[in-house]
Amino acid sequence: MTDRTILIVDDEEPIRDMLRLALEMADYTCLEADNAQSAHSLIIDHKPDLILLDWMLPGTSGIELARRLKKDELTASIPIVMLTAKGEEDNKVQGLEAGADDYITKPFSTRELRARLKAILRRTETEFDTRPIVVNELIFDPVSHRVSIAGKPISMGPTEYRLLQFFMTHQERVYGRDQLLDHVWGGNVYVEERTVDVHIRRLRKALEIDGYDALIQTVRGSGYRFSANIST
Amino acid sequence: MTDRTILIVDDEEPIRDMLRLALEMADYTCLEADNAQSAHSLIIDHKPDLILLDWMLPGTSGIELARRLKKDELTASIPIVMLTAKGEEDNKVQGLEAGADDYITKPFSTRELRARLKAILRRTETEFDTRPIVVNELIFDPVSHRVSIAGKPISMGPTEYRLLQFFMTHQERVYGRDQLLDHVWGGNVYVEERTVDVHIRRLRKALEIDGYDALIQTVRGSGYRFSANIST
DNA sequence: TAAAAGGGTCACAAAACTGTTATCTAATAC
DNA sequence: GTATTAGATAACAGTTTTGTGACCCTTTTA
Repeated sequence: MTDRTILIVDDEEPIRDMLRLALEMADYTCLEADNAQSAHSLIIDHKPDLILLDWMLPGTSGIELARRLKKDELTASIPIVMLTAKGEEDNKVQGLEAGADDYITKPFSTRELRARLKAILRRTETEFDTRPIVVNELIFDPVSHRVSIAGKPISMGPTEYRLLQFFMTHQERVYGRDQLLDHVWGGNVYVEERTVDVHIRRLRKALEIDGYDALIQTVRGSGYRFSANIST
Repeated sequence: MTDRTILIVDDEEPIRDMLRLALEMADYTCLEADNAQSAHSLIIDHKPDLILLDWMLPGTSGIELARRLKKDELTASIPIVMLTAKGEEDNKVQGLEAGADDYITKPFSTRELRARLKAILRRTETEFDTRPIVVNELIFDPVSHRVSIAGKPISMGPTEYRLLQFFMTHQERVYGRDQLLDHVWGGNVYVEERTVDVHIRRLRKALEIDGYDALIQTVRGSGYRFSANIST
């Protein structure tokens, strides 16, 4: 799942609803704010992957918010897409100057919206999801979507792949079954906790070569942990 | 000639006609747009080899369009030649900053135009579209537009050819069906995602000799990958 | 203008993946 | 040492995803 979070900032509820609908159809997670204030808190709290920002906002204008976000190191890297009404051509320039990464003119098709967002997210994702993670001879490469041990490709199911990805990006830390379900399966899915055991088992089986299954450790009573420190 | 496609973006029809005439004489295929909007769609759809862009456009300015194109990975590599009127020297700088590869000052002779375009196309094509790509015994040769395995010519349809070209120029990387549609079919085409499967199938069938179909790998849940690294 | 080639969809088949449950095993408590 | 509890495993039945052949319509070629 893409599992990207997008913050929609617009003061008109119908528009927010429309956007949310279009985005959720495309498997994005949405946050909403109807003013710059709450937008800002949401951004700090949730660190969305992208902000869809209406130019016209009551109170602090969208441009103002954009400028502030781009100044703050913590938020500067979040791409901002401005929504402008047709005919407000001047605003585009101001918007881009304020640090917006792109703009979309209303009205727009959801197809265009999605294409635009995808392009931007792809562009900004570099270095983030893109670099292979290496533990000794075990290589997890998100780009080719491949896991290998000592150069030999390992095959596993999608869930095991995501599970391993989560573990490798969160090493040396115990996670309960419930947490794993949240992170790997995605929130609000009704799945039996024992199911995690089974996927852990499948993942271990896939990593069995050269004993790499030992990286997935059981912490009795608490959950599982990925650790390069193999306690014999 | 090599059948290059050039997109002419200018709001004045007489100028477009003039350009088209000059270019068609030189065996280029031409597309035309009189505004940035339709230019953008044409670019997405047809992926021209070069864009002749007038600086002065109603609505989104040429520079704006250039900037957007250079930002998007899909279009960033298409060279842009800006058309500027004499005396607008300042614009040249802006144009080049926005990502234009060259500019031509009106008025210009068709001779100059052609020379300029040829130079740019040659520059951008070298080592890019021209050299054969080799994977073991599989040879993809763009110049002769031919694919062969162990010396034996392979025949396939145009779509399969483009698909293979894309894969061979982007090895070791997963692409979703949607991305393949974007890159190989060209954006804004309304085609069923599953259609990709069928063409993958046809491509594999064409590569079946000596097991080269194994290079096209299925990544369940994600898409397809071209990889010389075959997991047995 | 007819024939051939190519391209997109669909429907059905084949595979792969998932979640659950029942059973077995190992650690911990008493 | 035995009871108890948590985790490991295997089998299985339902789903989802992909593979494939056939069909029909459009474009190109002869």
